[in-house]
Amino acid sequence: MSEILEKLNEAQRQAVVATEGPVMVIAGAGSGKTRVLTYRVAYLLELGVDPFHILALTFTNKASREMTARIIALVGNSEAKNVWMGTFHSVFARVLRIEGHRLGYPSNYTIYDSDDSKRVIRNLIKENTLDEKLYQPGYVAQRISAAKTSLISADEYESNPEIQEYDNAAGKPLTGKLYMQYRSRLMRSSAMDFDDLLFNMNILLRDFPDVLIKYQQKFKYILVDEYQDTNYAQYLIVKKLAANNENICVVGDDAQSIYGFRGANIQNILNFKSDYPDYKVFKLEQNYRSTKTIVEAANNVILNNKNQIFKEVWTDNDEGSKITLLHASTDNEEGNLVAQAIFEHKMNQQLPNSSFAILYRTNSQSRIMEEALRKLNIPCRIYGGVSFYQRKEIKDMLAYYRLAVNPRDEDALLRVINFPARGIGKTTVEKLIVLADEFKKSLFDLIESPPSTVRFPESTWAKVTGFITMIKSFGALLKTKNAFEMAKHIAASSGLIKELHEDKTPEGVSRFENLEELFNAVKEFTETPRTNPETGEIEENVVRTLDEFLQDVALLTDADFGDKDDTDRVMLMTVHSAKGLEFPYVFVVGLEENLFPSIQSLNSRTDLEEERRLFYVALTRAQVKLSIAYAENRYRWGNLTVCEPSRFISEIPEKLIDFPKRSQPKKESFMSSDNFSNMLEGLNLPPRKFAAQTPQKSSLQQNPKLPPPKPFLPPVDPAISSLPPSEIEDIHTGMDVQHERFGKGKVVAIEGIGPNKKATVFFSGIGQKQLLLKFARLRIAE
DNA sequence: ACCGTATTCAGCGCG
DNA sequence: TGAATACGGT
Repeated sequence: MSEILEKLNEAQRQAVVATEGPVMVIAGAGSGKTRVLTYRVAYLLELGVDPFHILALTFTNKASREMTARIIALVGNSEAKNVWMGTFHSVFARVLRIEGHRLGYPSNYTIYDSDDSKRVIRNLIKENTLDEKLYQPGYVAQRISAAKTSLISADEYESNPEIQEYDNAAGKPLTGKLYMQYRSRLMRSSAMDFDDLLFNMNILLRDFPDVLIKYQQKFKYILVDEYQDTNYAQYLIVKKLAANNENICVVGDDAQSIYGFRGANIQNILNFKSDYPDYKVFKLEQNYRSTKTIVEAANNVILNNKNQIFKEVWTDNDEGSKITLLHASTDNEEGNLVAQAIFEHKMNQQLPNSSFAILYRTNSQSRIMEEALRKLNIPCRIYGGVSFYQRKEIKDMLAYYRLAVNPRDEDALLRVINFPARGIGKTTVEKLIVLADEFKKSLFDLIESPPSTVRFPESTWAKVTGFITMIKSFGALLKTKNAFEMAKHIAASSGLIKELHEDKTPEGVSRFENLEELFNAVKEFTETPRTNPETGEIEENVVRTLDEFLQDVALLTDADFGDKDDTDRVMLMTVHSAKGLEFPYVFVVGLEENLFPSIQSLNSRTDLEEERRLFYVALTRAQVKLSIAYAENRYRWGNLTVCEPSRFISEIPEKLIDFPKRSQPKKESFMSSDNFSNMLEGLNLPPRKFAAQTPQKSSLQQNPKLPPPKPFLPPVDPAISSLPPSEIEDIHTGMDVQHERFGKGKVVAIEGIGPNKKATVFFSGIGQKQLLLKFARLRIAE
């Protein structure tokens, strides 16, 4: 019927055309999951289904954008744009803007991110004069979040004896009280946190039958991506929305469920058949991503898990090369081995940096990898870390925006009432908070219309009301100016720009630049046409205002922002953030017991299985070549700890692994490492710098002409370079040189010194190449 | 109000 | 180890 279907394999096609009734698609890694989802939407549209009746839910903005783009490519812009496609949070935030009044929220309610929530909780803990060491904001936040995710309200939490007992046993009997206070504080601020978006959506569907019916009729076809990652609140929303039509299609891979720790429930996918007895299941088992070696390794690893849906992932791709195991004596050496391996692959095969990814279990491992790459002048980009929107200067600026839109937002008010400093001190703020509690008013309402008993010193009161007046003036301009004009106005009137501009320290300059970035984002938003929240339709020529910007921004993360840096870099990220991505060359590092698997996972089978799925995710990111690495010694929390190789390594069949050759006595392996480990071993060996100057040859070498891999050779191995260090010094601009692969060339330029000495060489017929001399094996031509 | 020092934390983190 | 925040002194 349709040309759409021609580009699918049999299993994919079946999953796409089964449009009616409950469908579960079990999609192995690299099996074309997104393809099925996008083609299914396109197919529905082709069948004549109204795009407004299709709801497609994803977990990340990125996934949602990607799907939108692909559907547009298939069916064109006008149809695709009208599909309700987005993350759980963004879609239900939209619904709550429309329906939230039933629960007492205005349509301009503010969304608190997890930092905002924690700030509120921290303040509450202080106000209650509780011991901050016992009641850690993070802990309390997590308890509240877990409760909301399980749809337990503050009242239910407080009155539930089992929960009370649990908190008593934990020595934190007042957690429930904090939950109650937190709830009223947010309510008073007209704010919802991320969990509230899902919680309140559930309440709407539970308590307001007309709302339930309205959205059941609206969303006739529902698709859910990454179903294995849904938590209870998300699961229940989907179930309720789908209850009438049961045209629900969930796609996922139980083997890639790695978010149990934040409430994702793998049982949701395992229980699909009991929820929808007449369901159809389709398994996508052909992997299009990786070599046979990689697929086989991953299959064998995941086989060790008990709790899973049976499937057999296979591939038609080549056998590929074996998995390289890099064995280092220390974490620093691990970094060096990986960096060298990347360097050699790059040089031998002229690959871009972006074909490499280094994946680790914890963010703290990124620094060593970054340093090792820097030593070899390999540019890299670290994902994660402090997100753009979490930076203080951005949060401060956004707090002014938030106040303009919703002056009752107390978190925002407390953040900037005295920043830049305007003489409103701690004492004043504390008094105001006490009064706000007493009169059950938001801080803003209290200051705007104070009860007659409230008395403040004249000058103090002038400052406070001055601030409030400024906020009100922002609010008054909101609907007349566009977002960008408004942003500029607020930045100037609040004094924030001046404050930062005067700070000439490097940090200050960087903060200022971040604000410029924010303005760019606002400008871009201002120039993007509006989507009607009720219908999803695109409305041209409508002024975009700052309150709309804020609604968008609350649900964005840095992953949605700094993507402008598309320069060619090696990617460094945690395994978690690598999910859904693929790279030709992947290095999974830190494969040690207590690190990967993490020490916290060793107590329960469930946690260990999740950890194994995480390893499975790591392995299946690789397309061409996989390398895994571990170190014998590693700094953790400031001390050197001795590590054992991860059990996961032994779960990969030996025949798939290229083991490090141990032709040298073991102590030789310390020769290249950093000085600390040398001291440990009581060896008097060259200092740290030396490792960088004379890198070892890693076992990743692919050139068949070279001798077999010898990862632990002493530093000056003739196989590394035909050029001893002194000879490197002899290479100068203008010289004719000979390269093993590129032939004769002329040195155009020299830069860097010592180990990082680089030559730009022009090879006739090939062009200009940058070569790091210690690797390039250049000979001076006659 | 502000700065420098002390202390604390370190598992992964979508929205 | 290192960064981010809290505190205490001026």
